[in-house]
Amino acid sequence: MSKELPEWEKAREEFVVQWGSLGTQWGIPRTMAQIHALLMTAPELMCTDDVMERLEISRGNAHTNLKDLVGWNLVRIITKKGDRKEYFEAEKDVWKIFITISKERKRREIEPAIHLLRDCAARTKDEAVGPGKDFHQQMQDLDEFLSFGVKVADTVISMKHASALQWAMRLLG
Amino acid sequence: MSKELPEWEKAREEFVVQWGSLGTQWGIPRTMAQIHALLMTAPELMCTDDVMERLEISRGNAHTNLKDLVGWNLVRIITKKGDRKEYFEAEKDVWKIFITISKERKRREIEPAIHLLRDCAARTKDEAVGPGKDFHQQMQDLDEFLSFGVKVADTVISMKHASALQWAMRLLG
DNA sequence: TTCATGTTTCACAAATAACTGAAAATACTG
DNA sequence: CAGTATTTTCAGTTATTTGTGAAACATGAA
Repeated sequence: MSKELPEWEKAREEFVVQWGSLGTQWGIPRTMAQIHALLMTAPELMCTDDVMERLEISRGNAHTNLKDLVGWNLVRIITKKGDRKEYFEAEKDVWKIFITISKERKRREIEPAIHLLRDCAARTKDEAVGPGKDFHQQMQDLDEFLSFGVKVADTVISMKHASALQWAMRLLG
Repeated sequence: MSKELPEWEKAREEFVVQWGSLGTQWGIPRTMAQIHALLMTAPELMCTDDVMERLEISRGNAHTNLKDLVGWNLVRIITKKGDRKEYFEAEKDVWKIFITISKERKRREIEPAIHLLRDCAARTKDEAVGPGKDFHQQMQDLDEFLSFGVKVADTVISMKHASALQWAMRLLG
């Protein structure tokens, strides 16, 4: 019953599976990473049923994770005229993927951390000596570091791939 | 029975708890992040029992996560002479923390990914046309991007904080 | 060697996260 | 409007991760 896959499709299969487990190490749900891998290597648009079939997962699961990927701006929805199904397409340009992920992680993970640090720093700003002061200083140091990182990231994010490359080469050279 | 904590300790409490939940979003176990937060803001060395008491966790849990943090090189074990207990101390210098985490993530997360990509690229290197070729190209693009990222990271990792800062300022300026 | 102190391990329990399947909601078509 | 295709939601299940507590193991002092 199972069709014989061409060689590259076998490699793709491997890629999808493994990318999925790598994803979990990163804190990304396995299925989400798998779908992303699948779409990044898709020669054509895929619909929910294609994804379900390919990964042997339920409709609910496929749906949720596809929409999450759309929420991350890593996947877009495409509609064909005269066809009311939704099709999905992943961004394939590596630089764009990188920019997108950076933006999202900044928003979801770094900014809340900065908030927390500022709050803790503010609450202890009057500590003049000893452990209280050290704590305040530590919060401020962490805040400054992350805030500076955000600035750097914003600069990189706004760059074209070529400029970023050139800039990085200068660092390496 | 519970002692009244000084103001800065309340802020610290908040920091520990919140850093813990931020951690989970990153794929870091809550307790590990909490212990790290606790040690980063510890005025003095702490032993396993201190951590257990402070976070109200079991000995096994405290032990495992402390040792994991040591494995990440974010925490070191200190022994006092004439005292056979182990004490723990976290690196507090933000730049050093950053370097350490970068190194570890590179080793644990990026390098395995590069391996996979190379493997998939190698398996499809003879694909001359169509989807097979595109797949091969995609694997190579991803590999090149990550490999380049590793090079940049290695350079930054080997820099002193001051030089890195100066370099980044040039970018921003 | 025995006792006291501290560390490590691990089977089991609890908590959390992810997935399923089917029903409900939505949107188009004739 | 009724009929059909598709998307969305969600209560319940399953899988995975994390945490517990107690026993086993180590170490050194008396």
